[in-house]
Amino acid sequence: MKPEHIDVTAPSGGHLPGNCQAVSSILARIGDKWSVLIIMALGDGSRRFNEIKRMVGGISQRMLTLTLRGLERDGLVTRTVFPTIPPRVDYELTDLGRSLRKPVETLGAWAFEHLPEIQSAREQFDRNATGV
Amino acid sequence: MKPEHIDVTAPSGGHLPGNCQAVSSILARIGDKWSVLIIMALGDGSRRFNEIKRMVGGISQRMLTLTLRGLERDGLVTRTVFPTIPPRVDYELTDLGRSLRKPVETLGAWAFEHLPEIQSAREQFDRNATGV
DNA sequence: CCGAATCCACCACGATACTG
DNA sequence: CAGTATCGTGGTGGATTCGG
Repeated sequence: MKPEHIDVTAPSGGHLPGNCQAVSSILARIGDKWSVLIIMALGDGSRRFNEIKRMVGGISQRMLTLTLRGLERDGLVTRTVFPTIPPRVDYELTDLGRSLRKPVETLGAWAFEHLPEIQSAREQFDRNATGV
Repeated sequence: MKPEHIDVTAPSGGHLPGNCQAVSSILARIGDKWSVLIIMALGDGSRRFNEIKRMVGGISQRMLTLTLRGLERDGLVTRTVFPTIPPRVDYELTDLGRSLRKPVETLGAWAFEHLPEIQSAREQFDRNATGV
């Protein structure tokens, strides 16, 4: 590793070798297909499984289960089972999960703000490409 | 509370149906394996192809090419070819690309800050899982 | 109602070899 | 040096079925 590694954290901060990788693994969770949607769906309180499913829309049962498991594993949501019949399971953001909402919203706001620029950039790029 | 669609943008903003999807497509780019690393590598000025390759480290030639293409398509980086021999290609962040650095760093800082919490949460979760 | 399990299609990605 | 082309593979995610 001769060239300096890259620091995803603030420019002023120091850098340790393993961090980049670890931070990447977290960014991978943020960037995956459903995590952010689910986190936003849980924004204002606890929700039941199928409730989340309806809110997110288009997610399969399997992926909802898997993604929720992942979020639970990372300590971002809690899973509460009510042993009733029919069963009922509530999901809720932890403090850690709630603390993630702000940076995610920041990024979401950026995406939303620059949506037109990006879309027109894509169109223009694709126009040039189709000409080939 | 009747679940509707989810708004990834700031809570105050209005919501249009297609935006969630469009914003997701942008988040997908942010969250993919290499984009963020490359953006940070281009942080302070223009870089050549192999220069980026060395900085990122572990990326294949193929993925670097593809990711750079994607970033270029989205209007985040510019690609400048010098028709010399041997050829030389410089990549540089656009204004749009540079404007993305701040929110990304915010998220990176969050990830870095909560790294220990998340890692210990993962360990604890995995301990319970292995015990089954 | 919640979720686990199975099957399967797709494509993301790496490795390698070749070109201008 | 900066790509492109091709192949192989593991993982991701949808559809479906079963179970408690």
